[in-house]
Amino acid sequence: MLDLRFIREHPEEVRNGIQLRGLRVDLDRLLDLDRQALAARQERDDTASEQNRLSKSVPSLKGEEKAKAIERSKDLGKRLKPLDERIAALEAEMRPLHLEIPNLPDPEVPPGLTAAENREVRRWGEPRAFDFGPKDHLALAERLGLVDMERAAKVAGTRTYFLKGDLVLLELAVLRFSLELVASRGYVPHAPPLLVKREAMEGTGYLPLGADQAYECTRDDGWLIGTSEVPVTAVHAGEILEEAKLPLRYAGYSACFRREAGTHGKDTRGLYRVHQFMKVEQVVVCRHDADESRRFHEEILGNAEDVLQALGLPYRVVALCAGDLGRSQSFTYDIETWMPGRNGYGETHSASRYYDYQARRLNLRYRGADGKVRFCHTLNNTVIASPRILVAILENGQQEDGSVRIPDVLVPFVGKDVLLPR
RNA sequence: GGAGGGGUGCCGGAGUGGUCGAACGGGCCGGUUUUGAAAACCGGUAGCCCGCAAGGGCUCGGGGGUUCGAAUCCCUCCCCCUCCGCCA
Repeated sequence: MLDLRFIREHPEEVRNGIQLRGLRVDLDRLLDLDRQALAARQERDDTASEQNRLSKSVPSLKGEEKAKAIERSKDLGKRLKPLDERIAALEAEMRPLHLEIPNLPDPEVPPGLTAAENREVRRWGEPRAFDFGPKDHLALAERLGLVDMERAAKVAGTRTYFLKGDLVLLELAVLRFSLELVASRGYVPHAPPLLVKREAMEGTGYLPLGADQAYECTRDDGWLIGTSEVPVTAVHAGEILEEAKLPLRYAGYSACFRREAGTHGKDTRGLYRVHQFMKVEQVVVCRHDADESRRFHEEILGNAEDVLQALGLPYRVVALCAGDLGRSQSFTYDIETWMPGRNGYGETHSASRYYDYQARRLNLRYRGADGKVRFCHTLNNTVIASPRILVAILENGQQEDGSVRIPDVLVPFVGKDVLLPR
């Protein structure tokens, strides 16, 4: 979230950010409530101050004077209660509004409201020219006996899948390869809890807005994570870290769950858009320094690009325009990987910087060398997400006979270099 | 799931109704001393909110209550530890 004080003092800047994103948020209501809360708190503090002063004098007083002081203090105490209630009510009304205020888009964010206005930053690799009619990943995988979609639907409903046989090994391989790559660069692997508390979801910005995209376990007050960014960024929530320990480079490895509400009829075929998937994620927690944030943003973007290059998959990097940006993010690069079955690029990675937006929600801070406590900056990016990456591997690696060549770097993990019909 | 014990500052650990935001020890920072270091000694060392400041308010796991006054009493929730049962 944004600093309430900042919102109070720079309302037009905040309003402008909301407008760039094409959002509607009741900023004025928040500002009005804030004014009321501020006044109420002032009155409360003054009253409490007076009461504290009296209470402290009680032990040193006697007889008549003592009785009077206690009387007067009692009166003040009675005035305190309604004030506290009023403040609590105001804060309760403010909280959701405050949490809904989106992050300020970074100045380098391209203007625009829809994905069509995202800016392509660069391309790597040449989409393969087929001298036969390429199949999509589902056709390939079914023919190779590597998936069972119908029975997954029977057992688990829509947007689910069974991976089978060598495809399971291939998934493990690509996850393992990716995790090792970032681990070798100092990202400490974390296998996190998948079911987390509301605070972790709220702290990373996936609640309250976004509740319809996450699976809630109401009986146990828990939420299934849609990304390990949630638990891994929240690891140090509420802590004051030592500056010398920063930056933290963490890698999350987990299953991820998404309801995909509102996407009916979109990407319904195959393994592209599913309710459950595996992901290796990179998370960086660094100092409160915009330049540092930008540097780490390039670093985590580069790590993902290195993974795709090692896999030999063509991709492009796009900078999301203001309207396509998530509410919590200040700047996001997506990486889209070439998928012959779509005859186009499909999103496989998303690298974002938040500045202190998440850190504020998580109360994630550090003590600087000067002794001052500041909010950290946070960033994250996909390293690899499966099965979506399998879509690209299968489709790009296919051969005319329906077999699939496995990227060289994965061969040691799979134990073979080509997936053949059984 | 049953029985018991416990959650205090960076750490250890006092504190069971009154000037306690918190003794004492350790750590850390600064200073004195020293050729330098160690030791010793002196001082400092939580966060949040309002305020230009002075200052005020809030916080001793979270929330609520009793009281003129709560770290201290009561209720409730959470977490940790030990033992028993069950299970991977």
